[in-house]
This record gives sequence, C-alpha cells and structure tokens, in this order.
Amino acid sequence: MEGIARQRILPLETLSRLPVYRQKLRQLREDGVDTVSSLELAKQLGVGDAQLRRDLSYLRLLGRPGRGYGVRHLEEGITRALGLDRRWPLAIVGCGSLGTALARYEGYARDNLVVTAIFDIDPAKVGKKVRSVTVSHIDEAPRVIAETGVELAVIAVPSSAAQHVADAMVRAGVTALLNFAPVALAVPAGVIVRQMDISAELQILAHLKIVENG
Amino acid sequence: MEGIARQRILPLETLSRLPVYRQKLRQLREDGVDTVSSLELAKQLGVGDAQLRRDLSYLRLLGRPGRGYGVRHLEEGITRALGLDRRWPLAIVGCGSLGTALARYEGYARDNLVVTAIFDIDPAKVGKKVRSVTVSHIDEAPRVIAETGVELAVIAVPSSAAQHVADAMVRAGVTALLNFAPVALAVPAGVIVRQMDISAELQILAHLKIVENG
DNA sequence: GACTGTGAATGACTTCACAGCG
DNA sequence: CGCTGTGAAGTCATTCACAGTC
Repeated sequence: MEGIARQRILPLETLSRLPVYRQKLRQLREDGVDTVSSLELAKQLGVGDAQLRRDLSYLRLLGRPGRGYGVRHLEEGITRALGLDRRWPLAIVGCGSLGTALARYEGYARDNLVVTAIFDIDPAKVGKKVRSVTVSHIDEAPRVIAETGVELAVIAVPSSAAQHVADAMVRAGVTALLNFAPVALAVPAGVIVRQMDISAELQILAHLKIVENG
Repeated sequence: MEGIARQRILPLETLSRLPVYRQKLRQLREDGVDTVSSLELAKQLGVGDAQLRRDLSYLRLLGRPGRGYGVRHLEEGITRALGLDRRWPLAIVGCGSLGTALARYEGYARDNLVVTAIFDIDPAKVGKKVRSVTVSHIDEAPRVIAETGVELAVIAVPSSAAQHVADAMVRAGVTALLNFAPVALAVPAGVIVRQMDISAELQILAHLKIVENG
C-alpha cells in the first residue's frame, strides 16, 4: 500500500523545534555570541540539553567537545535543513482582515519567504495593492501561480470556502497549504496541510487552565 | 522535586485533537446526523478509528456497541472537557493589523470565548473601538483585566515587545498566553504559554516539501 | 452482525548516563 | 576538565486485535 518507503530523515517533533532554535541562534549571533554549549542554549530555549544535542545530531551538526557549538554554524545548518537557503514564493488566499494582516507581515523576508500573490473571490478587492502585491481574482490562480512559481499557500478565508480554495490551489499545482480555517481539509496524497487554528489553541488553553490551576 | 503529582488526565496529543473532533461533530449535528461510528467519524477527520475511540475513552464518553456514538452526546462531552461550558473573557494585546484581525474574528462566540479587552501601547490607538470593545492603554491592564475577569491573553505585538507584554500580563494576573510573536517567552511556573508562529509553520512546510516531493 | 472498549504489542520520542574527545 | 555524541533505558502515544455488548 505504501509504495516506496518515504525517507523521514527527521522526527516531526524535531522539525517543529528547528525554527525556534534558528530564531534564538540568530538572536545570539546578532548579540555577538559565537559559541554556545547545549546546556546554555537549551536553558534559554526552555528545552532539555540532551534533546537539543539529539536534534542537532539528526542534522549532522557537530560541536566541539569541551567547547560547544558554533552559533553561525548551527544557524546556517538549520537554515539549510529547513530549505530556507532559497527563495520561497508564497500565496495568500483571502483578503479579509486576517489575510491582509498576514500579507502585510514583515517577518517573512528573513526566512526567504516572499509573498508574490494574493487572491480573493470578491471582485471589489481585486486590483487592491498590499505591500506592492496586487490582489488577483481566485479564478486567475492557475496563471498567477504558474507565473510566480508559488509553492506554498496560506488559506485565510471563511470556513465555508476553505475546502473550495484548497481544491483550487491543488488544481493550480500548490502542494503545501497552511490553513487558518477551523476545518479538516481533504486533500489528495502528496499534498501537505498544516493547520493553524486560533480558536483551537484557546480551547486548549482553557482546558489546561482548568486542570492545572483551580 | 515535583511536589504533589499533577493530575494529567489527558495526553496532550489527545487534548489538541479535541477541538477538531468538536468542530466536526457540530457540523454533523447541524446536518441532522445523530449517531456516528468511530470508523465513519475517523474517516471524515483523517485519523485512526482506534485512536478516536481511545481519545473518547479518556473522556469517559461511551458509545453503544453495534450502534456507534451519539453525536450530541460527544459534542457536549468534549465541550465540557475543554471547559467551554462557561464564558472565557479574552484579552488581545497589540492593535496592529494582526491584533485587529484577531479582535474582529467572529468565530470565538460559538466557543464561548469573548473578547472583552484590547490593549496597545500607542496612545493614538487608545479609545479606538473594535467590535464594541474599546482599546485601552497597556498600562491600564491590571485594572481592566481585574474588572473584566480576563484569564486568557493573545499576544500580537512585535517580537521586541513580546516579553515585556508577557511580563505585564502575568503581573496583571493572566496565567494563560497565546503568543504570535516568534520568540520563546520566559514565564514563571504555573503560567501556560502556547505558541502560534506563522513563519515557523511555513518553514516546516518548506522542509516537508523538500523531503517529500523533489 | 456491527461496533465498542481496552489489554497487549508496537512504535516514537525523550532522557539518562557515560565513554571519549579537545 | 568541560562538553559532545550516542547507546541504552525509560516514557508516552498509537495501533492491533479481539472479547464483549447491543
């Protein structure tokens, strides 16, 4: 059933910690630190030192016993592992207040992520500009996505439209989706979906508050 | 070292699936479905049926062998487990485009989450209204939070301010934070933090695209 | 016959703990 | 010495598989 075994080089948990490591390492570099021990770095990140060393060993990022790790070395290694040593054109679908906020966000650049397309279904919004990107109608997606080489799409539309948008993106050739709508998307095998659900996170917090505190 | 053993009734993984289950169950109920088998529900959610049954068994939510589970029964049970059978006043800190978008979001209501306070540090924004909530200055947080009974806060400020905001919230008595800034917050024990990092998610997608596809 | 609920098996990730290097 | 890198052990979550119920 599962065809050729897919090489999963990295535990998914490790992968999801890498951006956090990377962010802290950049900060250390900017502060002029050039060597750091796993103990020190782990403490600053709030993770275990053994876990940190294990994670780095998956990436074959070595330190020097007795000395620690090179900050720059780690930062570059993680950047490469994440694939951020090249540009990633990005589409944002949905130009409501959330979509617009996501399109306006300035932090993508340092991760080599570039918003190159914005879509909406409302003709009144088409033509509007957000940070030098012109909003296109969703029907133009196949053309615009082909032209700009978009490979990642962020879905910021109402729940009722999310599945349609996902279908449209997949048809247009996008195989990685970040979905803000609180619905489980159905997508063909090979398409990667990650969910970002604000309400869900708040619900989790509510539960934790009840069990941890009063 | 660990004081009184803290009852962790639920695996964290289970907990984070509950909002997803809940959402699908509401949808089924609205569609008039009143009984569903673990197999059917699991298929619609894209999870394993054994996992679903196990998760429900943690909550002592029973089905009828040969019949399935009562949709309404499950929905209510999960709502109760998440603590959403009462109102949760919510604060949003940061009234930039992301903060405003989060404050404007209409989906909180069905989860019993209510935005009752919005804060910003910019005096020019204080007094502005978003969805009938007036923006307060962050310095007013202790008073406003006490008055409105806020227990959850969403941090939507620039990275450079996030730690200060977290400190201020904790001082004002908030013990559960949802942080959109891409920094690891340091908080006292007992304060719960959950991270929502858009860039991090996109970085993960980028990596997965590389290893899964070309 | 259809489906649940759950021990037992498996698998995945984390942590320990220490040999070995600089 | 200090600190890494990693087998081995431990912990936690998922999946199997089936006895038991409706």
